Amino acid sequence: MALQRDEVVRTALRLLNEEGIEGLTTRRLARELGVQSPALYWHFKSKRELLDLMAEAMLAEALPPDREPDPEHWPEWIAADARAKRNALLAYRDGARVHAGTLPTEEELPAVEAQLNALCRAGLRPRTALRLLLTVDRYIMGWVTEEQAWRQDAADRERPPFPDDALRELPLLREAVDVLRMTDHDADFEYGLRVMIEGFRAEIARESASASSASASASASPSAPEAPEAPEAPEAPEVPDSGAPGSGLGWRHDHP
Amino acid sequence: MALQRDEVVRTALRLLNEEGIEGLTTRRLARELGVQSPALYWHFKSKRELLDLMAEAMLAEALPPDREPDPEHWPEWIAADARAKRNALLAYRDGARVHAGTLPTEEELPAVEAQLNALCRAGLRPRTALRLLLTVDRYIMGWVTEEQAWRQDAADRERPPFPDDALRELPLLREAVDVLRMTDHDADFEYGLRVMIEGFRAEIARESASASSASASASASPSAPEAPEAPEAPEAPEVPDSGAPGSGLGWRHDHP
DNA sequence: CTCGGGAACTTATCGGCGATAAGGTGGGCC
DNA sequence: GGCCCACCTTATCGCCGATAAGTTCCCGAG
Repeated sequence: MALQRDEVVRTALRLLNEEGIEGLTTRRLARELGVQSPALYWHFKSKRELLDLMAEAMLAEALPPDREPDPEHWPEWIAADARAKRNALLAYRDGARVHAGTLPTEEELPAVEAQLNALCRAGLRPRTALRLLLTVDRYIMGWVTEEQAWRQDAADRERPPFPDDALRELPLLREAVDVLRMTDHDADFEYGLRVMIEGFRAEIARESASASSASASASASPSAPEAPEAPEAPEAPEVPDSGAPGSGLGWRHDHP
Repeated sequence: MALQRDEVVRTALRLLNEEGIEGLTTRRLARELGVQSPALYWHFKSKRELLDLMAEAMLAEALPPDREPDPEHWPEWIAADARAKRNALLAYRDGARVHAGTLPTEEELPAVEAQLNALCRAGLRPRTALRLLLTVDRYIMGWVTEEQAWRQDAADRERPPFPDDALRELPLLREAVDVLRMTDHDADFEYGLRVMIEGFRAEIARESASASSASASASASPSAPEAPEAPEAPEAPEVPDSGAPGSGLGWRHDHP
């Protein structure tokens, strides 16, 4: 029996865990499969394609596609999905870096649609709902990326970072030293997640309120765009920039 | 005059913008400096050290160290700092990837202490305050990482992702298509930031309330740990896991 | 039963990478 | 005048992702 794409991906994931992303080379992977390295290019057009499939497989293990989010309990499933995704990324060394920059596949889109549906029933517009999902997703990615980098060089770090005498003049940091040194990733992640969901709650309250006041025109049926061209809604108060701090550097992006 | 570390870093940052992180090699950088590549190893012990200094320089440009956050207007400076950091990362191609996994230097710690101080005056405990700062930081990192990856392969992408016919059966996603396709990074980032700060507001309200009710014992002086061994405070309600969705996969982390 | 074709792999090789070793060179200071 | 050392060069190592071209072997059409 010849090699199967699937077997290659599974072996690659195992190798990722044993060697880290630096040690995951085509030669090493080929050796693991009892094969010469160019053989891999029969199955994948590039290493990038292999990494994409690895990322997909990582998440598929953790997020079964057949769940139906309940509009009544959106904080629960948002939190549960967030934890599941974090765990999926944590389950493999450098998992976040492998997943970073990956696009959702078309098979994952229906699950997103279902989540949007639940959030819209909870009172949000689709745009807003998707933005919230993106927000928590970015938080997870940023979190786990840093967490894994930390764990990684915590392994080969002789002295702990932020030694006590560096904090001598910094009493508040000293008091929060276990957060600074990240001694409990789980709890710290959970805290940010909870606060975030708290913000979602306020947002849903605001938006469903303004929606119900505006919905004198038409009832329900949130999936059908009713006035697609209208300047849709109250975009809510922005947090103003405190003109203060030092550089007033503006909105410029130096590269396109 | 011989080469200066500082000149190398500046040249490396320019080269980063022109070629991207893949094109930032020691040989290419050396050529740019009119020098042979091993010469760089006189100034830096490894490429990693150079990247660390680049990350530090990137942020130093954007966040002047001498700002004094105002406890009364914490949402403003949190938002302003978040925007400034995002802009700093966006100002260089792959800026987020260069910065990822970097530790704060000791020179940056006093600025964090000042922020903690302001947040504590606003009613938070140091641990909580630092956790909030970490939360928004992780959001920024995750956001800009994805944003730059997106911009990057948007450049060499022939067909746009998520073509219309992939969304035919997904009306809510179709309605939110410009968020899905990330046509306005600024606005979408700003939205998540605002919602996050909304959550911070709720958290501060809760914690300062419970603190004032508990402060019958001792007054003010929040920087002095008063009962450092006591089970410090009401950790606030967790968002429970909706036992529902598919896999009950727990807390395991497969790698140490 | 043969034989053509293609899937699946090998061998050989390319250009480039980060890094190290060892040797040169020139300017400042005793 | 001579030495030292900051700073750079040349040579080389072992590895990387990727491509080109050739080999093997099975399977189905005739």
